[in-house]
Amino acid sequence: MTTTTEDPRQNQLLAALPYAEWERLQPLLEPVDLPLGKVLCESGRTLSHVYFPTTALVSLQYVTEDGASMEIGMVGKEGVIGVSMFMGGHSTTSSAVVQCAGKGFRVRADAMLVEFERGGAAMRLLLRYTQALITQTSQTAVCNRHHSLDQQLCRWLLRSLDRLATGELTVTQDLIANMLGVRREGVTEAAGHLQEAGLIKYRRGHITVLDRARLEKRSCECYAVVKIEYDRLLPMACAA
Amino acid sequence: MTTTTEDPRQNQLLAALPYAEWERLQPLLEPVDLPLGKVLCESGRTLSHVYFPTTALVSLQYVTEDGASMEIGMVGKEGVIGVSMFMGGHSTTSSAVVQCAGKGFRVRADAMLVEFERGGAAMRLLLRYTQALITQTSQTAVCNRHHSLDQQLCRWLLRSLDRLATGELTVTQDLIANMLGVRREGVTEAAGHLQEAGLIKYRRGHITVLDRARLEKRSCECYAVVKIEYDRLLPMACAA
DNA sequence: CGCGCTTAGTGCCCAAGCGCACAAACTGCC
DNA sequence: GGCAGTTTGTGCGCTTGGGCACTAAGCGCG
Repeated sequence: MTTTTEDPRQNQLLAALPYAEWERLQPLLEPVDLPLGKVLCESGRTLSHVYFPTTALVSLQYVTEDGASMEIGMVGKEGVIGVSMFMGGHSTTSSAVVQCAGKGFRVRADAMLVEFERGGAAMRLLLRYTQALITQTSQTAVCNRHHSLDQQLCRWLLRSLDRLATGELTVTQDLIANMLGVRREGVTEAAGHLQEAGLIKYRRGHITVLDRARLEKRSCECYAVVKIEYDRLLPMACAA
Repeated sequence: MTTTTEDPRQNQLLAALPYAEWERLQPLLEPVDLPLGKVLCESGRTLSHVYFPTTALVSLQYVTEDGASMEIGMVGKEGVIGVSMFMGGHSTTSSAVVQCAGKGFRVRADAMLVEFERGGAAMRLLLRYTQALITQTSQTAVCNRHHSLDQQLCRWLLRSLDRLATGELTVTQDLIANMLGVRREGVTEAAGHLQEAGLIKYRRGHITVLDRARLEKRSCECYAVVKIEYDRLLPMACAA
């Protein structure tokens, strides 16, 4: 009864585990539904599980005291939510929120920690993934400062696309605005530019990318820099 | 002959090591001078050593294709340069550059890796430190988007102060501008405000903080958020 | 002790984005 | 098929910070 969407190996980290690690981990995997808006981990709260998305897209976001928000990382089928578990903090200042509904698997935090602390291939893989996440966050800081909203929207679309199976995103412009930490109207305008240029097409809550190549060209360097680093650190993820 | 400034234990990570780990590491420590502008690790290059600053302040910075720059992390006596060693990437997209001259110690990367892979207290400490660094970077991304230059300057001054022994910084406004990724003129203006308000005093390449409490009040939440997280993850660093 | 380089101060115009206040379109649901 | 709620489109005026072109101080070294 294992349909395609329910294969844990759709998650590239799980898929990259050597046989022994996979054997140990597999029985601990619990399939989960990840509906839009579901909060996997709240800011400052200790993780109960780590999550391996397969078809869902999860956003790591920070909300300021005055309610403004900002995405500082994005996790899809290439990664895992809950690196703070391994890093020893057990919580972070940011929250993990499902941004495109889908599926995934989870593992109890304590069980996962046991596997991590064996110090084998799983540990090394998870640490390399963590470094990739760091790169993503750093580049976001740079991008926020130096690049235009148009460029940032291109980058955001490309990143989302890389982390999903489909070529269509189910998100509102308002949601994107929250992720980028800008006004909704700004996203409307930027998306308008891209649609006029024939790079994307959108309607109420759905965005379809029509011309990926030109989207990349129009994006700032940040997209490529991070992509290259992901591919270097997690070579198996290339075969997306 | 061990003067105060040459005690490796001035570095709080080294100081926090349990006896056994310290015993093993101590003979590997090599004192180094860290003059202004020295590049400890260039973007994309494999680390040869990891560095533990004692009196120096090192900046992790990214330079864009068109030459703009941006600090994505700051390391002083509380930390170490070279976490990508432990994370398995061995290099990062950012560079490490000395920003306030001082001293420190270094350890050959391969030797340090051996200690890390023992999987003991040193590993756990370094991973917790890495999480603290991630928090710093994330918050920088948020801050870049949402807070004013004045606030960011306050935050930057406070962060620097925390990582140095002295209450005076030896930096030019131009340098600060590079770190914050803004125009030098903007820093001149912001610093002018702070000086008028009596919070700081500066002259050609030197900034003295006069009223730390009010500086904190004038800074955005980002400073406190990160500080609290550092203290949580690295409790020994409290006694700065 | 003064020349020259570095560092800081100022002014002016410009563009990107924000805040706000609506209007218009779409979707779902009764 | 029409009503309500959500989503997107638009048009202001305003603020922050960027680009640029200079001037004015400090400091350091010969």
